[in-house]
Amino acid sequence: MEGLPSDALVRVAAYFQVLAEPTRLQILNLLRQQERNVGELAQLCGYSAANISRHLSLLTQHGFVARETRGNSAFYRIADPSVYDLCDLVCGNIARQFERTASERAAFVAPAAPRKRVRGPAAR
Amino acid sequence: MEGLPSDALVRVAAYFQVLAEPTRLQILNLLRQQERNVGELAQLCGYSAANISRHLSLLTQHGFVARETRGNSAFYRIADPSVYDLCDLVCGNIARQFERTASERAAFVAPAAPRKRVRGPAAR
DNA sequence: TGCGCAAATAGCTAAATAGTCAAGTAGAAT
DNA sequence: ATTCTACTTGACTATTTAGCTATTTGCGCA
Repeated sequence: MEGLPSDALVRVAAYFQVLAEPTRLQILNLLRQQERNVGELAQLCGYSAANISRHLSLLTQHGFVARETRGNSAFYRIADPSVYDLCDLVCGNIARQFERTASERAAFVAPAAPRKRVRGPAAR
Repeated sequence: MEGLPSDALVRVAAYFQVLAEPTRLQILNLLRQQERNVGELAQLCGYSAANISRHLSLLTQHGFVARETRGNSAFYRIADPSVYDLCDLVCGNIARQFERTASERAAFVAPAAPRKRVRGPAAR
């Protein structure tokens, strides 16, 4: 993505935006195991069906999930499993951030010689 | 990320949120080549320094970039290059979406027998 | 000590959006 | 045909946030 034109950046940003919402991530997580209809997802997420339906609409528009009506329900399933690779990558990055933060904190709370504090907990 | 607790989802969503903005993506793109100070980035992006400074603050908080003051300028550089892997993955997914859309479109505009249109361009 | 520049912050506005409830729509079943 | 059920969509509210200008902060330098 070296020299992308600016509307490509807009598109990439929009892609990330879809994933930037806990409820939608939860939906994707639930669909990892099996397809589900709207009512099930709503109950599992703890939100109204209307709300979940909107989220599913967005996820469908962007090609993350696929819709199939059966009986008088609408079932949704994952359309592009590579989204999980993406999430795993992000989880790895976040975990590394935690490690970094932890070691920085450690440098303050136990700097080789305990006793005698330097200034207080990092201010800021 | 199978059975994440809900606050982990919130954290992942926040991570994606940082990337869900064209200006921030542009900044990351510019920093791919070399470190830059705020004024340079502002000029290259075409926004006020105040605006870019805010974006940089957010990127720093989330560990995407690192800040170093030199002279009386603040220079920023990439702190975690793995964000580019992420973007490349996303670009790949978007490209595949395009291909899919293109072939669907093709099924409408040239269905074996040219001549005679069916209805107009896919209606929507 | 004060001047001048770069960056960061405060305060504001406009736009986007996650959630709600209510109304609309479409298939299933009686 | 009517009714029931599930889903979708309209209309609204509250919250967030990207952008701006103006102000403040912090550093280098005379």
